[in-house]
Parts: sequence; structure tokens; C-alpha cells
Amino acid sequence: MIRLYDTLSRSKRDFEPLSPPFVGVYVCGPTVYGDSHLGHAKSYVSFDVLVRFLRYSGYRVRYVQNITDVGHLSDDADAGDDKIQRQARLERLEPMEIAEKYTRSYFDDMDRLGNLRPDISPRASGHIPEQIELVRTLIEKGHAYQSGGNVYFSVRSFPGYGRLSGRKPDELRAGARVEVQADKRDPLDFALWKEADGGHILKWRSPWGWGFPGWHLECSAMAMRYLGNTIDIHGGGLENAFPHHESEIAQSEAATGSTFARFWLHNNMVTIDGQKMGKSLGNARSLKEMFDRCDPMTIRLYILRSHYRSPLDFSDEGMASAASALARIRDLSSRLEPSAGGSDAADQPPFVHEALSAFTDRLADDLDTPGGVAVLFDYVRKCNQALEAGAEPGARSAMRSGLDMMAQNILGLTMQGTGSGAGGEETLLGLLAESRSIMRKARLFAEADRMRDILAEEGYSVKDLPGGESSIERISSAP
RNA sequence: GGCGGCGUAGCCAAGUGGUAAGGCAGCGGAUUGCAAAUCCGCCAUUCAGCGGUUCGACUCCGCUCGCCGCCUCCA
Repeated sequence: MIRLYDTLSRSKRDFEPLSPPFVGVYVCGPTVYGDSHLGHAKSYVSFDVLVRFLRYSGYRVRYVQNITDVGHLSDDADAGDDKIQRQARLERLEPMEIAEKYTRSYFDDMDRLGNLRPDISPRASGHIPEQIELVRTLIEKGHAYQSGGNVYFSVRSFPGYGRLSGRKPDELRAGARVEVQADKRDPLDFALWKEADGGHILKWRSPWGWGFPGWHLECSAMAMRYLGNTIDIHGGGLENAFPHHESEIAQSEAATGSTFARFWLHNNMVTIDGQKMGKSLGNARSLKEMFDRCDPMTIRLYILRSHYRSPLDFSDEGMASAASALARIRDLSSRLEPSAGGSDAADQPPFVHEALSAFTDRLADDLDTPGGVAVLFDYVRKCNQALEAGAEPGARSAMRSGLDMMAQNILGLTMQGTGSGAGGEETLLGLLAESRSIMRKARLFAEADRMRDILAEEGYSVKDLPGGESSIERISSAP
């Protein structure tokens, strides 16, 4: 039984889908106006492991993650520039070029982190009719009102508002900003549809004139379009619990009368050297920047070593530690490599099954990846022990599949390094390894060690294997 | 001010009523031409502090101190 912490009920609950074996997962995706950063990595790696684990557990998951390409305003929730449009002005491109450019950039980064692509990546701009329809329904049911070219959701008409984030409308009102859109009946009300003023390029025709959808609206419309009125799991970053998710619940449930999401999962935030990471603080590190200096899988393991609901602090020391840990897993993987023989259940050492079972127990407890990683390292030690003791091919093969299941299939850690990108590099490394081997056999140790030192400086690790052969691997991409 | 979270060894991090997982770093040993990798051993009488409940608490309750997030856009 999988247990997940649900923000709405503030407790871990047994997970049971509405219609087994199908599971609908909706995760708030990026607003595509810039390169992805570490915060995106933490969030989407976590939810990727959730989806992988659900599938491993036998569920048929439909994973929907939106791409916000319109409607996300830069200042107040209901005022200011559209983020895409602002970036378009800066880069002197069409807004849709910006959206396309950063959507591709996002997918590229997530691919390198080993995240599976969502099954559906719906664009807000591609679902305007659904959003308009939702607004009409809300107006009909008396939960929304038109004010000039704008349409607002009437927060007071939905009694449950504030439950998710633990806020009370009356207290919110006291702390509300001074400058409130003048045409709102209540300062708490949020925009469903905004009138497009003069400079607005991204706009559509609607019953209320030319305009564009409010930010919260897209998620409700697209989630319900692809997953039905009630979705099993809704995920997102903690900072979106209020007001984004709160508003999603209000507008969806007011429209359908059904529970919108049965489980709300929130991912905690990223800090850098103990400081909040934020675009406004200027310390947001883009993933592309980091990938220049480290293997994306190091970042993935770093993220997985802490729990998704805990804040995660990034530091150089932590990165070094994660890199060493990753190397330990990969070293085992390459030791296991030659044993691609057929596996026989009888040959399977008992610890393989034990580890797998302990591993899935940890993951089933609210996605305890740090616990799972601990089990994995226990397993790595046991495999190495067995290897030292001279494991039979059948046992090696069983160990290999255990490692693949935990590290690759569920945690999504790929075993091959990023190194061998350049075309002829592998051939050259093979040649060098052979040279070192010949030198050592001729007892030309000084020459052989000089080669090893130089290669080490260039970021390669040299290992001498039993039998006199050597192997050379790239450790870091740019020393 | 309101809401929420966290404080476990040098660093990272599980455990959440029965007597402290795992990783990194470090130290000693085996192995090696020397290394690397690997294996073995060592590395928190103690879980921010103080009270309370209990046969027993890191785990439950209360208080104190410290750190962080959200409450305006951000994953």
C-alpha cells in the first residue's frame, strides 16, 4: 500500500485511485519565459519518481503537466505584464517564439535529468475554448461575475476557500494589498478572464470581448479536460499552494460540484548555500549552467537524497558528495556489466529480493527517496561483497536486474556517464588504456604513472584491473 | 502580525513509543609495483534546550531558543 502526504488533510493517507488501475496525475508545469533552474529540477525529479513508482506498482498512470504560455502576469496576481510578452520584448521575438524556445529548453533539461516526458503537455494557449467554457459555467452558477471586459471569481461564494493553505478569507482580507483592482467586488476575488488592453498581443475573442485567461484557470480547465472532474493526484511547488492551488480548487469545485483532487502533493523549496533561491535575488542557477560543470545525474541523486517535502540546500560540498556517491553506484554497475547471462531464480542471492522489498517499502511511505537511497547503498555493498567472493553468472545477473530496477527504473539514475559525447573519444581512451597496460607489463611504471597523472588532471580516472588490463573513464566533463 | 515547516555525528540525511539506517569526508587494516575501485574494522551513551506523560521517548504533550518558507510573481 502506498501512502502519500496530502496537504489538504495534513496527513499521510493510503493511496487508492478513484478507478484502479488508472491514476490521473496533474503537476503544475513551468511558465516558459526563461531557462529552467534548480527549483524546477527538484520539483520535476520528485514527481517523476512518483510516476515511475506508481507505474512500477502496477498502476496505469496518465501524467499531465501543463506548459504555461499565456496569462501568467508578472506583478500582482491580477495586474502587470504577461511574463511571456515581457520576455518577448526583451529578446525582440514573438511571444510564441519565446514560449516555443523555452518549452524546448525545458524539455531538453528535463531529458538530461532523466525525467520521463509527461504523457500530455497541454499548452494554456491551446485550450482557450475549454477555459472560456469554464468561465461561462461559473458565471451561470453565480460564482463569477463580469466587470467590464474582466471576469472575476467570487471567493465569498465558495465556502471552502482557504482550506488547502490554512488561510481564512477574513484574515486574508485584513492583509490584502492596498491597491486592489477597482472593478472587483471583493479584494479577494481573482481574475478568470482579463480584458486585453492596447499592447496585448496574446489575446482571444470571448463572450466578454478580446482578452486572455487568468493564470489559475488553465490548470483547472486542462486537468479536467484530460483527467476528468476528479483527479487522483495534483502536485506542485509549495509556493503555489496559495493562491494558485487554492484558486484551482475553488473554481473547479464550484463549477462541477465534485472533489477536484483527492491528493495534494507539495514539493518543498530549494536554497543555495542556505539562502533562498529566487530570480529576484539573482542566485538562481540555471540547469544548463550547472550541466556544464557536472553530470546531470549528480544533481538527480543530490535531489533524491533528501525528501521531497524537505527544503533542499545546494552547496559545492554537497555536490562533491553526491558525485562520489553516484560513482559508487556506477562502479558497481560496470563491475556487473559482463554478467549479461540468463538469470535463473534459483541463482538469485536472497539479499536481492530483500533489498528490493525494503526499497519499495521506503518509496511506498510517502516517497521516502532518502530511505530508498540508503537501501540502495546497502545493496551496493552486498553486491560488491558477493563479487569479491566470486559470484556465479546467474547471481551476477540477478544482482544486475536488482540494481537496474532500483537505480534506473524507479530512481531514474542512468548508469553511463555523460563523458563519451565526442565521437572518437572512446576509441582513444581504449588505445590509451591498452598503452598503459603494455607499459605496466613491461614494468615501465614511471611512464605508465605519468600517463595516469596527466589523464587525472584532464578529468579522467584510470583503473588497473586484475589481470593487468586498464580502463579509463571520464569523471568530470570540464575540470 | 497570520499560516506552515524544520533543528539527528565534520557535512548531507532516514527513523517517529522499545532502546540511533545510509551516503560523503576522516582514521586503521586487506588488496595493489604505486594508485584507483573493492572488502573488513573504527567514527552520535545520543537525537537544539528545559519540563511533563510512560516500565520505557529522538519519537507523545507543554514551554523556550534558533533557522526557514508562504501570506505579491517564482518549481
